[in-house]
Amino acid sequence: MENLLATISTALPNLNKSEKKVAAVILDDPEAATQSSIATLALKASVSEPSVNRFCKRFGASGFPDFKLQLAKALVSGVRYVSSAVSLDDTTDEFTQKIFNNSIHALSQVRDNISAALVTRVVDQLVQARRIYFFGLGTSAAVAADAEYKFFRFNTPVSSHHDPLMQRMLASSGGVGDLFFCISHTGRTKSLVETAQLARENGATVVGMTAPGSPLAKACQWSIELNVKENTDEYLPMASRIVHLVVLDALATGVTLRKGEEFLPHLARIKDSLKSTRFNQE
Amino acid sequence: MENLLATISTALPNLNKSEKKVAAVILDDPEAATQSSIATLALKASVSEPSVNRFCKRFGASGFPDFKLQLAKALVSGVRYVSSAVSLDDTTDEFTQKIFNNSIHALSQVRDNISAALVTRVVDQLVQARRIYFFGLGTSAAVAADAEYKFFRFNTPVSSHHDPLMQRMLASSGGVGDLFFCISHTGRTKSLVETAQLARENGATVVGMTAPGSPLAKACQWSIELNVKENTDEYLPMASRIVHLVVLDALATGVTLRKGEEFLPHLARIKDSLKSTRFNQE
DNA sequence: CCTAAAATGTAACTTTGCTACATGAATTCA
DNA sequence: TGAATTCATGTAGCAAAGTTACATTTTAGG
Repeated sequence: MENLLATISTALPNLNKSEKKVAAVILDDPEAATQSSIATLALKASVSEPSVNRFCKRFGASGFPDFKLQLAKALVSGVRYVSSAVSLDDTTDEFTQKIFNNSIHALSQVRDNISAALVTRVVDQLVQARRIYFFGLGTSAAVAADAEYKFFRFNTPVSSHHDPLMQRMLASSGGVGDLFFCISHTGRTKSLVETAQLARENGATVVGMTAPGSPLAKACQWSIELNVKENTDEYLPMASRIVHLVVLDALATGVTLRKGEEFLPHLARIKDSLKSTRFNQE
Repeated sequence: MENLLATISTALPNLNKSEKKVAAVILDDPEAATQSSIATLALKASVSEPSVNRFCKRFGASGFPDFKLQLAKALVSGVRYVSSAVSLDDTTDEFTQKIFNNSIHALSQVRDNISAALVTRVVDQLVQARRIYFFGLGTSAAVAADAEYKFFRFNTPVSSHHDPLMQRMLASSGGVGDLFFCISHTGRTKSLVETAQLARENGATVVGMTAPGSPLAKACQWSIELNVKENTDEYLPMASRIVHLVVLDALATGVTLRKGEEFLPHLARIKDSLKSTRFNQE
């Protein structure tokens, strides 16, 4: 279910004359619309009340009050995401808000679409693996490094690599029981795709986190396919990296929970080991 | 303005008998409440309609419909964040949602509280710097590495370091024109605090991204102080790392915008340079 | 136990939104 | 081109929802 305001904007050209008027008034000031009565809104749009009512029903509401409710919801989750592309004449506050909104929006999208069943299955693989390798290049190298950091706390040997040659060597020497976790936003990085294929030919488990339908996704046994829209061409892929990190958080959490309660003291011990490196809390 | 549901929960003990009944019904199923009429709700709570009305006004609404509107909004932004701590008996779907919500929530908090003025000032420093170092340890090392990746695209020399000795050496050899960007969630890592002090004594610019009022924050000239609540003791600091990354995104964007339009082709060129490493888009 | 204030309910009234129907515009086909 | 049909829009009345003023009940203090 997309954002109501966006839906209205999209449908705008296909609307009747009076419906267009209503849409215009609502899009102009949605906040005000949520607080108007149907009579007020009809007056503002110079249409009759039933026209407004019909408009509401057209967009899936049961009536005007229900429509206002949906609109209010859309305003909270949605209005901030409108026109999120950073432009050169943005003020600091504007672009900062946009950057945050992009990430928040991307996370919401993935949260609402990620398959729990797939997460469970990948967690299964991670738990069963004898050894885990995280592979990524470019920005995804940092994600892979982060994953290593997260997973080393379990007893399974884990490492991350961002050197294509190293990746290839490891993939060719791997086999059953090894898990190769390949991270790529585009899923089109040649060397990584080839590495994934290589690992799979050797009988290793290959998991990908990448774009839907991409060559990398096809090369993997399990692939977490994320459709993150980057609305910035000039700058770096930012949203996808954040999403990757959070998905890995979810996977690490899944593994932790699978290991069960008796594993928690182990984690606490690791945490305690850092104490002496810190200033005390006052 | 806090979340309406939280406000009601908090006020619960101070309410009248009938108001308590109303509150109970609403808290029990807020979603249903947004769709009920005042009569239905009054019936469910076994109170009279005006009691419900009074309840609404008590919580700042102009009347029942307005209250429903606010409730609907609160549901979007709020209800998902309730009880976000992962527990051992969570299903995959539950903990996945929670993990995402934690990050989303943390980002929203920071988005609403970050000072644009401070961002501007830090961007100023980054633009002016002759050389930039990103320092982090542990999880923050990955953040620092990511920052290096983002900032190397500008013409300023930049590097990231996660070795405390290396950090110390660089800090002691740095001076005016060098910018040391220190990242630490807790702000209590001894070696990093000392490194920051050292760099500052030598006349370098020292920027921190850390917890408010922490030793590191005090040691830095400029500090981006982020109060991210980690609601997980056993697992890793996740939310803060995500927030750090997004703040760095914002800073990098700020630098890009400051460099202005003539800088965009440069970024495009970097992007193009990756083309040959990829499979073509079909 | 009585009084005053607070809390709650009752009933009348106002506003709101909806439905059925009528009118007007537009489109199609002879 | 003009009649017929369909679609779009408005009018009016009605039903429901919400609000206000007031009455009754409950509670607390003396």
